[in-house]
Amino acid sequence: MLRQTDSLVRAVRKHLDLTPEEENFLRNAFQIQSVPRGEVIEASGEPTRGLMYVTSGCLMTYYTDKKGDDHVTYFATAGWWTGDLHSLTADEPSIYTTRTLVDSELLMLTNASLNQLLERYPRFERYFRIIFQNSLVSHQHRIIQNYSYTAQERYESFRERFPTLEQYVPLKYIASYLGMTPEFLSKIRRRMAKR
Amino acid sequence: MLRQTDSLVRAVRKHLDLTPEEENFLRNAFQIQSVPRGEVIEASGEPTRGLMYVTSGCLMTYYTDKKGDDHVTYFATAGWWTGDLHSLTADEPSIYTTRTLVDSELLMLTNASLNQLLERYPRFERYFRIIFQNSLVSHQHRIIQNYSYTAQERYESFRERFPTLEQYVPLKYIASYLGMTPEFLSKIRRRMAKR
DNA sequence: CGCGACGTTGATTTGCCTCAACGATTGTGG
DNA sequence: CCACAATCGTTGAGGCAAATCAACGTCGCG
Repeated sequence: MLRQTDSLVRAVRKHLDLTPEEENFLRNAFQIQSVPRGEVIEASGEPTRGLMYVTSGCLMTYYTDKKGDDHVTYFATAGWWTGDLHSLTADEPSIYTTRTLVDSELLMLTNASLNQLLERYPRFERYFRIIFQNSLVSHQHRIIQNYSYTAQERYESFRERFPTLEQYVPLKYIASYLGMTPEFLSKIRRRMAKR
Repeated sequence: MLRQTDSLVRAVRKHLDLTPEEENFLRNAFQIQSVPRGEVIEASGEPTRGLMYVTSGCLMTYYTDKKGDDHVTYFATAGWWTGDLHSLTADEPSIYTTRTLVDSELLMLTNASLNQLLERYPRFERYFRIIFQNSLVSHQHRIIQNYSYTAQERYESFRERFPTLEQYVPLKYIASYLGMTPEFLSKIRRRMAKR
């Protein structure tokens, strides 16, 4: 029988051997959520519920600044984690909003469940250490890109890295993720199409 | 007797209780290095040796792009970790260079030692999980700042966050870290001094 | 002393933003 | 099933923040 948590268990197994007991506890630590397209999963201003593992669909999280402008910080497709680590760590209201871009399914790991999981089976520390380490690498990569790439180079790099995303993510969100206006992205696209 | 590794042990103890055996192993996992001002510790193009924990002084790591321009990505003062996680993880040559800004002392944890430490005492996974998690939060913070702040706001935020750094780090490196030219930072400073 | 690194200043340029208008597509209610 | 509104991508004109280029004063140091 196929279960929602299969994808997650496979992902964890890449870094960790699991005993049947550990696997079972892991599977039950999550709440399964089906969210239709366009819905808000977590709103800024409220405390985060926990970490989210996407099993299907696509999520987007964005930050709203003082002027009220939104800035997309992250897309999460199947197999990716997302969530507001700051809110989770500091126990403060979240500054991000997370929404679905298409119908999606995800596994919600609440803060309480996460702590319980780590306390009961400390071996999972290793899994999250690796996840965070990898995420850190890509965040560093993104920062140096923002410094040394032009807007066009950032767009080209995005297309290489996420070739499928452009098909169903509105361009204005991609522009926001890349730190430019939709208008300017449009002009880049025209320029690129002309050859 | 005071030892170089004391600062590190205290830092680890904030998140983890250590048995005498664990503490002893930890202390011996590092190589102690004293590096005079201006010296390169790790050069880009070479494989990373490992993670570095700064016990005194100040380190700077920067990335050299295709055009040959340097971009400072990180300053590390006493109590901070630094190193090229990408190179460490993927076992590829480093793309960063790390140098001392003043006479410094640091603890070098080679990749081999790190793996040995984690294998022998898996409880240290937790420590690095927390370190990486915190680092991830500040990287995310930095990315949204780059999106929504003007150059002046970034400089003001930098001064709040690292009030002491400006005293001994040349302004051109701070400008680079903030993603602007030294000339423009100079103009910002003049503007700010005029009130 | 003289050289090199650093911070500053001014003139000019430019990459990207802002604002406004306009088709094309999507979705929705009558 | 059509009319209409809303959303989205595009285009153009004009503007601004920050980069570029060049010159100059200052300081530490061999």
